[in-house]
Amino acid sequence: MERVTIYDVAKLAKVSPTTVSRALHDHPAISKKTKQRVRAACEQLAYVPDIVARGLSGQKTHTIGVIVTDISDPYLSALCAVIEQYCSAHGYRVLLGNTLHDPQYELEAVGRMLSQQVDGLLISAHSPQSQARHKALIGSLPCVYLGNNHTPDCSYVEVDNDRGAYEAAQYLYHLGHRRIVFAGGRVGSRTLELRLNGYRRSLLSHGLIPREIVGTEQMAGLWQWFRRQPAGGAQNGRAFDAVIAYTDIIALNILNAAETGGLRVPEDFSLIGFDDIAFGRLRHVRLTSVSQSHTRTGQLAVERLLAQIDGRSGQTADTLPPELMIRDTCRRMEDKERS
Amino acid sequence: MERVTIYDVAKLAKVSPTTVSRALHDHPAISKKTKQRVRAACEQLAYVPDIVARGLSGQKTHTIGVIVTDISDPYLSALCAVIEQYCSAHGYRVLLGNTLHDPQYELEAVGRMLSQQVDGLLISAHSPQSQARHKALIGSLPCVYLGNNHTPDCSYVEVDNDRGAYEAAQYLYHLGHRRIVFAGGRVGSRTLELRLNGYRRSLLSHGLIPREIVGTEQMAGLWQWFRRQPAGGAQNGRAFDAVIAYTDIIALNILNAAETGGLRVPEDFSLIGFDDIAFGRLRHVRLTSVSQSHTRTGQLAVERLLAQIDGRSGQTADTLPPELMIRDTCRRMEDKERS
DNA sequence: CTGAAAGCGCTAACAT
DNA sequence: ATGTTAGCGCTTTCAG
Repeated sequence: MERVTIYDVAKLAKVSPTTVSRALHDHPAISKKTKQRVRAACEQLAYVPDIVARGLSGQKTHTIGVIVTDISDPYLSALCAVIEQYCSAHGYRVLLGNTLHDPQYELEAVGRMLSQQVDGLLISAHSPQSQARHKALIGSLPCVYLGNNHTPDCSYVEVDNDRGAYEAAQYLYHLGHRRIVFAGGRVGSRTLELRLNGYRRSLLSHGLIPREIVGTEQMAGLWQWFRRQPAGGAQNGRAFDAVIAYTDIIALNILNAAETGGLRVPEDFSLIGFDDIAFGRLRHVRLTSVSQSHTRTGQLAVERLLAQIDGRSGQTADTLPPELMIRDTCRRMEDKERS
Repeated sequence: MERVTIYDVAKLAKVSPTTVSRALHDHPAISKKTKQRVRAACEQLAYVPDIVARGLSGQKTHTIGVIVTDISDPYLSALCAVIEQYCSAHGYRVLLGNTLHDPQYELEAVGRMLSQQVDGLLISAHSPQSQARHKALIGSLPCVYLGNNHTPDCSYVEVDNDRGAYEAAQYLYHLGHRRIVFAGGRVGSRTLELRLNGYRRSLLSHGLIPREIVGTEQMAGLWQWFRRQPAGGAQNGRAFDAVIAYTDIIALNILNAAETGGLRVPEDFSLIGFDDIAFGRLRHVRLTSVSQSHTRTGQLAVERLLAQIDGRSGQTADTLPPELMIRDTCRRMEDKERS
């Protein structure tokens, strides 16, 4: 089965390749009849235009690159699904790149995308530092960053995570919690910084002392601590009565560890996560979570990117509001319980 | 910032473009010195080869297309992550296509991949029927199917789902269950057929009557039924004492619905899912599940595909064994409970 | 060991 | 309204 080219179609339709090309692109200066004839010829030969050649010749490959830290993360995979859907609705294909949270891979992924001549890039970066490293590479290629891990001077669609964390902490405060800890997150991530900021702001405004358990080592300590809990969940002297987890995944792990150690949620402590992943909604979990709507984020990011690609817009900065999804992992403290 | 081409490098290194191309490909007939010079020039100009042009000229785009029904499905996103990782380790990029379980989209996705000149395809098809529809389009392009939804005459990496379901049913039988129902699945899927087969084989071998709740309508009935359960979980007269769910997701939903309706698992009935997704391992759930190792499936599929692309092999057929991951959603029936 | 030239399939001036 | 021609950036014969 030989590759059928635009020349074959041209020959069959008795027109020039140019006409075929124009007919396929619905050029206004081509008569209805010719278009029909060309289309018929295409059908007959089962002609499929070669996007690669088209990309080399014209300037567009109709491909956009999506680089994320981990496609198997529920939030990111949901986001990718939305992105893919919108892109393909607009005639764009999606090239996927996973960085596994490695800045070096991220740099390489950007390079590969560029050499693939993508028309634009959607990147959920590891950190502002890693973003700064590939910024020059990307140059003026349309690019929209997903999330908070970017330097100020670029296009992005992010969620106000400072506010998200602030509202989570406020919510816990108003429920009567006074020993609220923040757990999880990778140092260097601006998402983490923002969440910590919001958390601190809330606590300090009430005269409370922020307590942060961040980074793998400290988290390891936390898991150990949970394991040492006596079954039955001792009420006394625990260092916290509420936890804000960096992500739902971490929240779920905390839930897991806590209950393994004999602690119950929300009886022994309240718990809030981030991302509002699908599994948090299950009745076993009913995890209260700060949502960063992947639907709106994905849709808006694609919209902004395509606008840039089409030259319809320049740099854009969108900060979406977070939404606290209240479920069952937080409870109101009795007055007498307060310390 | 102008696009730097192989000619620019050639000029700087004072050699011909041909030599640059050869040096970059580590052609044996190029002297060490020239290679060094060329590499230096590349560095200096920050030259990035244009894969698109390379694809047009040579025959390879170093891109493989991955088409799945739903990237946000935990099993598939985990599988994609593995695939992406292996591909990029071998210098291949991954083009992603989501079909949202629509055979028409699937057909279009295949067409788009072809026009993108992918070197090979990895497809998790909707059904053998949909696969048959795009078979001709793909022609002799290297392609490996993921899962069971393919016709016999093609390359694939699948899991023995007949055996998986059989073993699940056997396990329940040996635990003392006699009213085992199978729930969930889309009619037309061969994965479903295989699972049903295994399930039936086990039940019939024990003289039990298979009971299958399949398709959206019947499932809707099931959800309603759960909703009507009196809280407290009536023990008497329930039509089943164990459920094999088509996927973990469905199992989780069943768990959800059941407990909402006042039934407990495994006290009121045992439950087994398929796919062994990460969330099933959480302590709240501890879902017993038939695993189709995404790691091995993904790795093997990429291996087989690359072998085909490199002409190292022809059609391959791999059927991996399933593995029953025993957790906490099944219990042994007391003798007196048996009906 | 290295270079010149032809083309991969398509599009976009520039004709007509 | 349609055709001619010249590339896009790279690889690959075929000649040195």
